[in-house]
Amino acid sequence: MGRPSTLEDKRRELLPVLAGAFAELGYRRLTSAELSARCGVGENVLYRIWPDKVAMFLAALDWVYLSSERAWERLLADEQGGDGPFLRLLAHEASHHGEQGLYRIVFAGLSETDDPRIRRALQGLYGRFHAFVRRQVTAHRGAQGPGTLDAETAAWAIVGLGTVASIGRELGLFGAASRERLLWDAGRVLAEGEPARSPTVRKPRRGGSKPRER
Amino acid sequence: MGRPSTLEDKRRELLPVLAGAFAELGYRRLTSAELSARCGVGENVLYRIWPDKVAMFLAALDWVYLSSERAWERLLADEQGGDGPFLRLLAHEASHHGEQGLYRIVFAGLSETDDPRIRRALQGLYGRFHAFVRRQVTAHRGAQGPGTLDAETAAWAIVGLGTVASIGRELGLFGAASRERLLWDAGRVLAEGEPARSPTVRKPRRGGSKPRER
DNA sequence: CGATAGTGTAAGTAGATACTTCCAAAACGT
DNA sequence: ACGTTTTGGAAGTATCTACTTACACTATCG
Repeated sequence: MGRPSTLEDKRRELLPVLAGAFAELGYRRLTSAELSARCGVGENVLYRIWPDKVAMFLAALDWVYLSSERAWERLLADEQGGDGPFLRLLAHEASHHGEQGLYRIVFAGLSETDDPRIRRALQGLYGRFHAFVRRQVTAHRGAQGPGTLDAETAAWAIVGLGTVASIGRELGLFGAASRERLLWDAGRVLAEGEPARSPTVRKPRRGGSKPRER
Repeated sequence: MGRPSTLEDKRRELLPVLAGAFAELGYRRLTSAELSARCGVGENVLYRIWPDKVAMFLAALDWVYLSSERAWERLLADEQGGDGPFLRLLAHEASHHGEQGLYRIVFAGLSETDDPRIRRALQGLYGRFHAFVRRQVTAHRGAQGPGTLDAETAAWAIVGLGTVASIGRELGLFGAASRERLLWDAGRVLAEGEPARSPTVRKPRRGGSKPRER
């Protein structure tokens, strides 16, 4: 009896818009007016779907992380390129890092860590991300031999690479080539302890293992 | 003629308070009312010293970075500990990282990169920081032999270590011991390409080079 | 002293913004 | 057709906040 609700559909349809908006403007600068304009609906519609702005942010954060993770899982499942899943993943991130906007949303959240809900969400997200990277590092080592850093530490350091790559992208500190060297070369060193010297294990397109002092 | 101005003294006296306040609350959450309360002066006094809130933030950012850099320079100048300046610096950061609040202010700024003044300030800060780390890496290599990463890349990766260490501290993702391993072990690997195995080159207090899988 | 310039306090203002309310119209079931 | 529930739009509200103004008081110089 009565009109059937379509809020669930609308929520799913709006999530990518939220994620893009928060990634672009950050938490504070994205006003509810601006957000509703981007969504093409009235503000009250948003507030019917989510109780408040924090909930919208959390939904966007969750969505963008899960999207990224799904993309990585897909890459891992695709069995092509002889270098093993970890290096494939690293190579992919080296060329496509930041395109999902994940880090931009995370940075926005890091300024709001006084809100316990946002804080918990970020803790969960980093925990999951770290665990994911750690699993890849461990698996890679199983195939390539043990590394020199413990996997825990190596995984955090690799998360740090991604972070600084995003900051560099955001501020225009370095170009795509440097970002690629950063993720690929340093990622290898951290995971393996020393870069492999065998020519068979080499990143496709624009290898950057050559030291370039200036 | 007239009363002599003491604004310059007041500015110097207030800078650490500004820095602490911005580091603790971030840019948006630190209102001018709160800031003036912490400074123990009226809001108009602040606005007599700096033209607007952005200028206060930039002054704090600058101050905290210069403080950190001065602390590092002091450490480099102190010639004690036979491991060389770079490792001394790394060891120091491994145990005292984050105490200056530098990264907290930087994170606050990263959410405000739409403001061109803040953006430029952060670009300059990261450029300077990276150049500093790069110099240390290069000097260290001159003493210890070349590394496997180019110095540019290694320096960015080390900046990434500091960043993720701060995020971890902020969110409570890991404790002091893990943070120490992260900075010390991974820092060494990045700078040197592979960890030194000689027992003479070893971090004082709580060495963490032992792999610890779980 | 008296003129001048500086300081601290307290109240005020204009604009922004998260969130609400109201209401007419639309989409169902009976 | 009719009652019921949902939808979208627009206007409203209470609060917050960067920044200003007004003013009484104080220190310095001639």
